[in-house]
Amino acid sequence: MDSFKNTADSSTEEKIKAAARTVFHKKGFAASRTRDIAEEAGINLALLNYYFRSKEKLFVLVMIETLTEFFGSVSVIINNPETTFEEKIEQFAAGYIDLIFREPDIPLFIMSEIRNNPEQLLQKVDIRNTVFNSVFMQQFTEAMQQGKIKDQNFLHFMMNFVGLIVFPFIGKPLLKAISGLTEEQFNMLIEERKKLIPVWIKAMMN
Amino acid sequence: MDSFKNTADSSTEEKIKAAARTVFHKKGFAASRTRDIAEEAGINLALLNYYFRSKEKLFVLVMIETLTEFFGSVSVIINNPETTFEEKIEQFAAGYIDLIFREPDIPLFIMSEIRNNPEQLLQKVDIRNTVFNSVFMQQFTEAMQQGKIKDQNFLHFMMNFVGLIVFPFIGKPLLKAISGLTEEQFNMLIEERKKLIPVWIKAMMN
DNA sequence: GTCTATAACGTGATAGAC
DNA sequence: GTCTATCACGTTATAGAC
Repeated sequence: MDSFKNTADSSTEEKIKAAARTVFHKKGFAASRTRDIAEEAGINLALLNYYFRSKEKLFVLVMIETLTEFFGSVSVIINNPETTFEEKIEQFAAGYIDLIFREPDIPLFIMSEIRNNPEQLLQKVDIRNTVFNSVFMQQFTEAMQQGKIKDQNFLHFMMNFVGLIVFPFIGKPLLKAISGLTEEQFNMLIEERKKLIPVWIKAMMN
Repeated sequence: MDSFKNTADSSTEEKIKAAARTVFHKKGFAASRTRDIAEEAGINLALLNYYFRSKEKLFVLVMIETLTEFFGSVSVIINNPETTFEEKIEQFAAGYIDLIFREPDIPLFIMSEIRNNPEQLLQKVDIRNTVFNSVFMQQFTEAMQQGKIKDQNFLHFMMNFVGLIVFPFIGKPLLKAISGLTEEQFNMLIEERKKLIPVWIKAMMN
């Protein structure tokens, strides 16, 4: 059993996968070249195919990991039975903004690639039950029945909520061009939104 | 002066440009092939290069037209001196949703391509002055000074407003996968938002 | 496992006949 | 102006030495 020689993290395989993440996230599948990924990983092009067989197989792997990470981290917050509806709103907003801060290319990446290949990519990760049947949705329904928030469609609510969080990252290049904001100013603006979004969302619900 | 033989609309040149719009909007620059565009236009590949010299030149042309159309139509609403701030909010929401309804691929297309090439693409269309120095922004500032709305950052306001309008179209593939919505149900939801977004936005401002 | 060299293929672009 | 045929090139993928 000499199976610990190339286990996980710093192995060549992981180096390539990490490089692929970076490149795919930034440029999308079609515009990414395997040469770029190999270079980013500091290895030879042939090695990439040795480990992953093809560009597409590598891409699907990255996509699954990205989706799992992205929706998995929500799932924890959204299905915590210990926190109230309002606490979830605050944790969701702050947690998600932090997550996207670390990898700001993810939202646009996911949206673009899913558009090109909806069924094939989404059936690999069960997103549906992460959101529906969540504790969060139950608490939303309860709050409505108890008259704590006004009658409204959960889908509208989620679109608004996620949109407020994610849209600035998707529109960032445009926003910077229009406003002349520096990177730091943009980051400060986003940081402010952690506190502001819960306030706005509550205002919209009443 | 026999200059009216191939003027504008139904000429071959226009057919190619229209096809290029469709294909580029749907797949982006990198994933679009000139062969696809030629086929969509019902002409031969060689003709595309005869009229437009290269894929990139054709793309830039399409991009400029798209940006001009997209931001030009806002400009009219946003700079109308005859309407109030509240009227502009309603017209902006309804008008923009109608526009995107007709060409739902545009938002994601613009965001993706601008990310890949911010400076080069944006300097061709002066978006900045469309939004800043607009009558809309002046009215926003006035309303704030008069205490009609609470103190807040215009950029936050615009991100929220545009996000509420545009995000559902960007997130559409994901939303449909998560919710199981049909195309018609999705359209109905969006139609509702024409009325709802102004209500929400006003609630957020107070 | 890792490399160099090269094959196989797809795509943008052009030559030249009509 | 429009087509067919073909070139030229970049990119993915593999063969084979080490």
